[in-house]
Amino acid sequence: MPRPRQTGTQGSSAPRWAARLSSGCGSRIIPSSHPCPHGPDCLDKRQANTAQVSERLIVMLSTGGDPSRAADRPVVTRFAPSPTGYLHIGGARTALFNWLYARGRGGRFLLRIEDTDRERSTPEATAAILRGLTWLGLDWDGEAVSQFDRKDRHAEVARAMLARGSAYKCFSTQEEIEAYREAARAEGRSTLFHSPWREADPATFPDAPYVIRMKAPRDGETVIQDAVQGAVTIRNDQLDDMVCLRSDGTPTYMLAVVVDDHDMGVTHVIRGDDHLNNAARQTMVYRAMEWDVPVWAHIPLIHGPDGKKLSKRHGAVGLEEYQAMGYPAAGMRNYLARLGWSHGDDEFFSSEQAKSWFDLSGIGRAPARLDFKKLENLCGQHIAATDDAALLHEIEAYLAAAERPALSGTQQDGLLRAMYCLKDRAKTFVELIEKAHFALTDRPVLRDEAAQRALDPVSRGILAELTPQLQSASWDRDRLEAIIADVAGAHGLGLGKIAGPLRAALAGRSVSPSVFDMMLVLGREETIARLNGAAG
RNA sequence: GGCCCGUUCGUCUAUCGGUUAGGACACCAGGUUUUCAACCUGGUAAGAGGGGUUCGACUCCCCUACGGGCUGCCA
Repeated sequence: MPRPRQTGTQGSSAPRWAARLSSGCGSRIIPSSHPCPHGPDCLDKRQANTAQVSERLIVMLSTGGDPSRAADRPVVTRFAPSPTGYLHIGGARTALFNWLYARGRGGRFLLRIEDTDRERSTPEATAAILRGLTWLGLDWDGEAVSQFDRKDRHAEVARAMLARGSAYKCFSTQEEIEAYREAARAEGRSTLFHSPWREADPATFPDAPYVIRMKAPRDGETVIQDAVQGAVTIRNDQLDDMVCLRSDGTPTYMLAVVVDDHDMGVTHVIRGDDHLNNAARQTMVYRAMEWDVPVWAHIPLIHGPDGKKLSKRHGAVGLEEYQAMGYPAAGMRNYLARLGWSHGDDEFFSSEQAKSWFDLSGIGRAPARLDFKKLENLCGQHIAATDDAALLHEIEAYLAAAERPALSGTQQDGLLRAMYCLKDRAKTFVELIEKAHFALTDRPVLRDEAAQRALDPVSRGILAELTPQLQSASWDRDRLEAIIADVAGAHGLGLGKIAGPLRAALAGRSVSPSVFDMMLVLGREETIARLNGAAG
């Protein structure tokens, strides 16, 4: 049956359902763009920012219920974590994919906090998620939407479904349902709950709390056209009448997701494949409301190095831990993007490249394992490719995240001067700081055991010989190399024999940049002072 | 239990019926070398198993095994 429909570029007349649902603030667009006349509880109380954007969203809202339409509209993706803990590394990758897809197509990337579970949601977790995304460099459009704030709109849709006959009131208590499942299990039957209230006469309704359940079709099948998994068919008799509105009037995830994705104009739902089955039931809500079904893309989960589901025993699962371990955000983005997605043989790439290359068709179907070695390798390449000033900023953020002491002004200067010989040899900021020690420390240079050993009496003697020659030498690399080679040669030694003690004197440890680079960075005065300090 | 998804070198992956199955990380050997790192050269290493379809299958279909997910008034 043909339905009147607006295209993305025209007008103002809302479709039938929009008119029906326009009684509450929920029918407005979410992303905080409107001043809302509906009072303090309305989500849209936030300040308007880009009126232009909301215009566009309104237009998008006015398309009809044809599943194919979503793909034709300007891309809108979202990341919708539940704030029950830190930002999981797998969630971070999901966010990244959504971000990449939207940003690569001039679309919008939205953020929604799925906090309808009041027991488990915490503001701390929300803050941690926002921090994590910010660190990763995934900027979202508009303000983060609180799903809980939209509960009135969810309830409104549930009532609309009731009015349409696609949902019903169910008075079964949780005890009754549990007993039903218990019995079903015992008899080996399906535990899917079949509510006795599905076709009940309203005259028989008790005066008791009820939930609103979806009246899901029992025959036929629901096909999910998934951009990653292909066509996935699920028999409708495998699905039960899911609860949309709890007995306390709050929405369930299954309803809220659909309502919010629809209202936010989400065109592409890219999420973990643990939601693949859910997509079928969610499709039923879209159909019931005659809304556009978004393009689905269910991506495989990330597993630990042992191939098992990622959990705390694998070590770092929270994104912020990676920052504290000294991985640069650019390397993290590169690695995460490459995990489960590919663009031919490209391994090392910038976020700009990733944005232009990213496509749903490049996403793999098998779960991927975390490989820290590869992460490190990529991070090393990104550190080497980042300019010095940007690195300094990132390092300072790393120090704060790792709860390590901040850099003093002189340390910042020293680090910047030494950066050229540091950035090519560090895979993480931990390594970089370790190697930068010579430029960050003051005299007297504290020496570790290995350095102590390198400075035996003979070596100290040679260093003492070296000092006077350095006094008058022109301070460039070639000259320095020549002088040191001469001194070593005079003792019948190779450069290696003298570089050890020199390194110990200058850096106090055995891991550092080349001795010549250190001398160049430190300058004549400081170099000689450190040599004297080691000789004495 | 039922349903859904997956399975190419140790790891991430390329391949989209015809390739000596390619690349990257890791690993091994050699080179360079003042430590660490980087770098150069070379090497080991893969289509889970079994049936089909086809002139031809890693690629399409079925079965099995293994892994994962869903099966909540969690998300």
